[in-house]
Amino acid sequence: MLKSAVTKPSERPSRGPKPIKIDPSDLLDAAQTVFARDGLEDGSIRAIAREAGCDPSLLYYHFENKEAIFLAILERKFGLLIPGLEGIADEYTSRIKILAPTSTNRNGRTPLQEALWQFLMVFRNHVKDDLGFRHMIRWSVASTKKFGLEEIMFTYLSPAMQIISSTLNSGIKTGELRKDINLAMTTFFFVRTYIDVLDFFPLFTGRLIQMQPEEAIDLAEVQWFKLFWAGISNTPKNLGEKL
Amino acid sequence: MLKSAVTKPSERPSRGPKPIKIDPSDLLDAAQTVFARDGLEDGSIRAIAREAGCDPSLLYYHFENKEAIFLAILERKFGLLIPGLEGIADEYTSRIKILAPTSTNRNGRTPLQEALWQFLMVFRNHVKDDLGFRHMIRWSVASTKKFGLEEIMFTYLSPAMQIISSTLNSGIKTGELRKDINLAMTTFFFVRTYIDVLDFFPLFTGRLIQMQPEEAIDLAEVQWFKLFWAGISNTPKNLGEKL
DNA sequence: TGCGCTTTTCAACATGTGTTGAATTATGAA
DNA sequence: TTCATAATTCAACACATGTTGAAAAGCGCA
Repeated sequence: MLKSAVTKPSERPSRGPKPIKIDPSDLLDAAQTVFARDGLEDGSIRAIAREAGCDPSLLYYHFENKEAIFLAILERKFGLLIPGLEGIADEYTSRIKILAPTSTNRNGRTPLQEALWQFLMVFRNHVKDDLGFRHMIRWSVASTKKFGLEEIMFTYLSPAMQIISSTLNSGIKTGELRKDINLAMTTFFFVRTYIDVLDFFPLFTGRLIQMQPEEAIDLAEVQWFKLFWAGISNTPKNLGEKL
Repeated sequence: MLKSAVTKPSERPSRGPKPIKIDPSDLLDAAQTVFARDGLEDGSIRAIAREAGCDPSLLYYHFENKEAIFLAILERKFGLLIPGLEGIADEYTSRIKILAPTSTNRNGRTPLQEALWQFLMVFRNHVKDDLGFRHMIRWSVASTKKFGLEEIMFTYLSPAMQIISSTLNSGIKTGELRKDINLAMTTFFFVRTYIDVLDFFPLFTGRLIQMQPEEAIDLAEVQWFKLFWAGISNTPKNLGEKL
């Protein structure tokens, strides 16, 4: 049997690399797009390859397996988070050296309020338009196949929470915040609740919440920050001890 | 070719129903167990059948397809939620007719505080030990295949949120709560944040949060309620208008 | 006992998946 | 030009999945 007995001479079946070399980060882009759209387990290697315009096998040339691709995306994304938070924390530290804790800026916020708000904005910019990234996290938490998530979480989220947490702590020292809040938990509430809004509100808007998703999320942002601030700040009125 | 030329006469290949009739709700139990363990998409029909001790086809006799099984579980679970919440709301209503809003019970809570705490406890009992149920929701939210979740959410969660929401509203009327909170959103924050704790804390405990999961969750429950209450109650100290 | 209906199982189909080994082409240095 | 090596593709494997049509077994009633 002749292998070359082709019936369609017009095709030029090309095997081997395309003229333009594909950068591994392009593959990650494609993977992120696909995972965003189809989820972590439905997002197939073949779909990623289609998105990147290459053969599935190429992904195995650049990455060990599917899990490695997922982790590479997480690392790339989380890596951008820390510097943003650090900048805000540094600015806060230098501010309270020269300003009274009760002084307000042109938005009417104290240095601490401003820092917390900025923290929220960092998360906002980080995850708001990246439904895919949030879905990846959510999938990973729900899935029994954790895809190495816990390690990544610890590596990247630990310093992130540390930064926010120590900012809260200096707020306690200046007397702005209540002494009885648990730093780690409060940090968790702060960030998670906001992120949760982004995914759940679209399920509710128009019906349970009679607004458009966009305006609902914008309003939720403010509502949440107000509630959170009122919740942690050192108000004279206090709850019963026996709560 | 003889079909009956079996080599193992000791087996008695039985086709047809087993002596004991299988109740469809047993199948739902099995499905819930499997979905809990393996997730919504990895939890296969075959695995459910194995768990129930029957053939996969039997599931198609009692349910239209996999999605129908998922929805049936949700309905069964959500159906138990509303009565619990209603009972609390009714008790609150009758209490404030005879008691001052500021009166406290033996736990040091006002009627409104008590009602909100009870709401949280209903959710606690509802979802705390049902990792599987929470995972099902989380999967469903993250998945592109929503499995009819939005309809179910609206049908069952809408009245649930309505109950909590109107309790908050009467708190506003008595002057206990701030007038500027958005009822739907505040309700959402209240419930979701707590549920989120249950799933995320186990990822963090022992490392980011240096506690055992159980005690961390117990503490988070109290911390969250305190923060939430302080956040919504009508304290004299107020945030800047421009926030 | 015999019959009809309900419940359960069997066997298979079509499809999609992650992954791999070998074949192929491009690239860049000698 | 030659040739080793890097980058890419092809074809296939082994397996799991949701679903279905038909066959089998049990059950209740005459």
